[in-house]
Amino acid sequence: MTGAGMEPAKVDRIFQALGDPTRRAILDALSRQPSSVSDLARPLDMSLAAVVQHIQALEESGLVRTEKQGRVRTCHLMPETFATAERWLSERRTLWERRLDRLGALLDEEENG
Amino acid sequence: MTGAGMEPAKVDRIFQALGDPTRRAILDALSRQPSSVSDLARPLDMSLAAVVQHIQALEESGLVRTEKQGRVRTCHLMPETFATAERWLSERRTLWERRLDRLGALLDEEENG
DNA sequence: AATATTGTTAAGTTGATACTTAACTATACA
DNA sequence: TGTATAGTTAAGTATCAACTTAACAATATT
Repeated sequence: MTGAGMEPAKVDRIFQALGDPTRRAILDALSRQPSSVSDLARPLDMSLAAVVQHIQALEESGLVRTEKQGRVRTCHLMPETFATAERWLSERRTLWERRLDRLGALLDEEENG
Repeated sequence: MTGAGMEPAKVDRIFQALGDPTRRAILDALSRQPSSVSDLARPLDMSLAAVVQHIQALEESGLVRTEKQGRVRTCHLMPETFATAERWLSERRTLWERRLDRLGALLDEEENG
């Protein structure tokens, strides 16, 4: 049995955050190592302010957490939030797949039984 | 080894499609049973035309496939596309988690070794 | 102390996207 | 044959999201 599922508002913000390609690029970079805001901004073709805004969205979604020490803010992934999104997807996928299996079994019975 | 990953353009459309709450509601309904366009529209507080447009986005992303027979178009989930999104997430999550593990091991060595 | 670096915030612009209505096509049904 | 049902398409609107610039704050460097 898979759990009852997370509050929809949380899932909403997670998937909304994942919907933007720049934010996914940031997540991709962060999967390799924690990084500062300007590290993350360097390869991206946009202002630092824009990147800051993306990081805020990612943090509000829970996909990223940040700490500031001195003048540099360091960002890192939050794997549990990734897992929440994965679960949303896999719950629906497997629900569907199990349905297909049952249907297949039913057809077999009809054929053989 | 996990594969090299799918063409980014495809992943883009998948996650963009997943970013909308109405579309996720449609996917949720479809995880339980295949449905016609008007079946899907009934619980949603918007015009049929709007729902049609959402379904088009879902179909272009590959999350849903549809066939029309007679005047009714039936929609169903495409589990492989769900799996593609799940893989994108889990690849990054596990990359990060393995990194954490290595770091933990390193600290242990330092402590004990 | 002066300067450079790092990040934050506010305000405005622009383009994308989620809707609407309306006109239409195609199929099923009485 | 006429009417209801199911869906499609086009065109317009309005909201939202992603950016910009600019002014600022805080910390580090020389």
